[in-house]
Amino acid sequence: MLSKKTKYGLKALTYLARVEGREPVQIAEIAKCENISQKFLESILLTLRRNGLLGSKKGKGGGYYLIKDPKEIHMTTVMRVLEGPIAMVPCVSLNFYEKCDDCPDEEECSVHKLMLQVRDSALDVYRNNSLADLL
Amino acid sequence: MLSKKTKYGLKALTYLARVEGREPVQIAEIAKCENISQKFLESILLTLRRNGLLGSKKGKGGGYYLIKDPKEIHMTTVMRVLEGPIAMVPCVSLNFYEKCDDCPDEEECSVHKLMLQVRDSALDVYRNNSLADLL
DNA sequence: TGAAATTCCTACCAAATCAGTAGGATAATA
DNA sequence: TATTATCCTACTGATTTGGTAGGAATTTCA
Repeated sequence: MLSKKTKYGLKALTYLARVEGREPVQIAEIAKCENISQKFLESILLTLRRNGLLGSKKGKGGGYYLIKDPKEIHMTTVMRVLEGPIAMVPCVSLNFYEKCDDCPDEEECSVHKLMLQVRDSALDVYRNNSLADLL
Repeated sequence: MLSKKTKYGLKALTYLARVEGREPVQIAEIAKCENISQKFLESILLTLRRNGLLGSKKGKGGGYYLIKDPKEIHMTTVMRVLEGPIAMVPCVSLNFYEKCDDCPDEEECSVHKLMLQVRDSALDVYRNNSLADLL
């Protein structure tokens, strides 16, 4: 299952991408328009900013805004930041590889074989979609 | 993340597929060879049997066995039985569809758009892999 | 300068899910 | 009838999820 965090994060990014110019948009506005708990969204936007996907401005007229062109924001990045590893098992993860401690031989493992294909097909999708493609 | 349940279930199925003939294999043997907690595996094999993927025999010389040719056991089925829906959000699920209550228009939703592609690519992999393909 | 508006940050919390365990009932075999 | 195996229900501790609470820090504007 996709976490609410990722779902809401994606919706917020999309919302910001649709905004004219790069005017900061307040959390409250996004939360209201997308039916998201404001406090929860607050923490999500914070992690998006910390990971270089958003900029922010405090005080009156402040809010969050995209700091890159939507074409340059790839779903591989967004998914990794919000949802974590793309692979379903650590032993097929590119960025978070870890050996299974119960598995003597990766090459022989049926789970490994299957999940490698699943990872590749998911990566394919994420690599071929930028934020701009989802508008 | 793939659950341990699915991981162990897949390993057990693979183990049974490698066995000569269709002799019943005891839980204890599979658990030992695949480094799985026996009691946990017990419950997994039970659900595989209840869902028509395995047969069982009680008493001495009993155990679990495949009731179909590994070529006829598709990963779509196995994944749905063990892991649940293949889609990451209910609004793109074929077998467990549910509308998002926060989302006014599915066609406009970026999450929907992306997850539809992810589902299709995953389905593609699962449809193209039978148990036989993982040996 | 000070009030208002906004993000920033830490800590906490209830509910659900995960990964098992415990313990016995049931059935088949010898 | 003893043994061997699956069957079944219920429980449990740890982790994750989806938030909430409350205030600190910063910016703007009158």
